[in-house]
Amino acid sequence: MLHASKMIAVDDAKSCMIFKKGQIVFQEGGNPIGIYCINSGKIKISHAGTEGKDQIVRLAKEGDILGYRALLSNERYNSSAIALDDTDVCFIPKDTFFTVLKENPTLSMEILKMLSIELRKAEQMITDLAQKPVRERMAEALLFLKETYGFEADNQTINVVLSREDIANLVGTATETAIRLLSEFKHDAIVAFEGKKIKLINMDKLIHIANLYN
Amino acid sequence: MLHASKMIAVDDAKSCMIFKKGQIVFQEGGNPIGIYCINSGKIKISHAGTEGKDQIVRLAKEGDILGYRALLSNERYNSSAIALDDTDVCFIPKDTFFTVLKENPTLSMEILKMLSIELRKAEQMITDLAQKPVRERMAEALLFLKETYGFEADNQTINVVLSREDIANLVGTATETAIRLLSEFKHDAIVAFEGKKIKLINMDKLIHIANLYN
DNA sequence: ATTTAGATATGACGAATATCATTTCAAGCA
DNA sequence: TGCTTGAAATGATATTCGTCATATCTAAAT
Repeated sequence: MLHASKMIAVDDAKSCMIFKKGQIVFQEGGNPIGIYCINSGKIKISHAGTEGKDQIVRLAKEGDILGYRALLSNERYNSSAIALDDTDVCFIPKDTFFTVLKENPTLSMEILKMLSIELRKAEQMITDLAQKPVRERMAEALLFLKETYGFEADNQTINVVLSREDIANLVGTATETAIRLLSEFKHDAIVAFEGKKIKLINMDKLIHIANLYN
Repeated sequence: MLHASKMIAVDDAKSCMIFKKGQIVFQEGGNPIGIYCINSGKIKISHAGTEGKDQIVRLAKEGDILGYRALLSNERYNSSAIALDDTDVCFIPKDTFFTVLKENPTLSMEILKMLSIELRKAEQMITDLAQKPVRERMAEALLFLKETYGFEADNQTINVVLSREDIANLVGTATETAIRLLSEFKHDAIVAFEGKKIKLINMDKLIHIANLYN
């Protein structure tokens, strides 16, 4: 995606770094100093809500770019990015980013498109949160995790490790409710647990519960 | 805002039109053919959810631009735009928009910024919907309406007419619940109704209920 | 003035979901 | 091995909120 428009200036200025699982890439309220491209690994982007509870607003993977929203609007970070895995990112400083952006209409078109797509997804999430019951949203979230991170070799196990709390913060519900729903799905042979990972046993049923396409 | 970067090409190609209250500016699922700049009036942008219930994802006023998200991502409209008032918009065709966009880095920076700000707001809304009870969201929505459309000359009456259903679709709740909460606020002398309009009698209390700043 | 239709309002009720408390489990560490 | 700690699971309960039913109001049309 963005590789096509990478430029020499970027190659010179970029620097790579590793974030260990659990480490903070950037923090809500902080001043953005550049953008991050994920070479490998997984990152959750979450926004702090009431009483310390987080809401996961995005999940990023290899090839994704982070931190450009705050840079473009000239605001502080509105959300925090935390590594879900040991993650390899390359950092492009603010100045370099803006220089390349000005000289490269293709890049700016790509970012316009990325933002537009993210905005559509955000609006979909708003509608889901406002209208769908938790059960449907949980099913949708599991399918979303599969879309984002894919299956492992067995074609069933979702290739990401999230705590129950993370899953709850993605679905937008209490941790206990998330646990209960997952237990129910397990009981109904829709999912199975293998260590910290989740297997999707019956995708059709999950799609049906998610109540998509309406 | 965007006036600064208007160009001759735009002036040539643009055409103005009036939408009467209730008329559709563009419709979810349709193919975008250009963007709309609001000269005067008010427009709601809503996304259809489950069982015909809409979610208002944005409220636009004089000076705002609509319809560029779908254009930039090359998708169909994800939401519908409906005039809340008799509204005067000027239309800029797709080709003109893209031509100007390519030749004008300033414009593209402005749109990048607009999208970024909208995305931040969307993420805030996601967090609120996931975490705040309806009562807090209703208070927040009333303050938001005041921010967006301002007060009338009396410095109390919010300068927009919305049905109870619209308000419910903005807050993300059932119409009856919205009505009940508004009645409660009225009873507590926080708001008052004047015809179809809402007065904010006690902003401090409203801000307190909204539970902002946390 | 009367009728009508749609919006607003209110009540009764049940279902969905959060909260609080307690228990079980799993992983790392002494 | 047992200990410790945080995560996961489960139960009991309270609350919020949506749904359905019905009533009232308002404004337009006859």
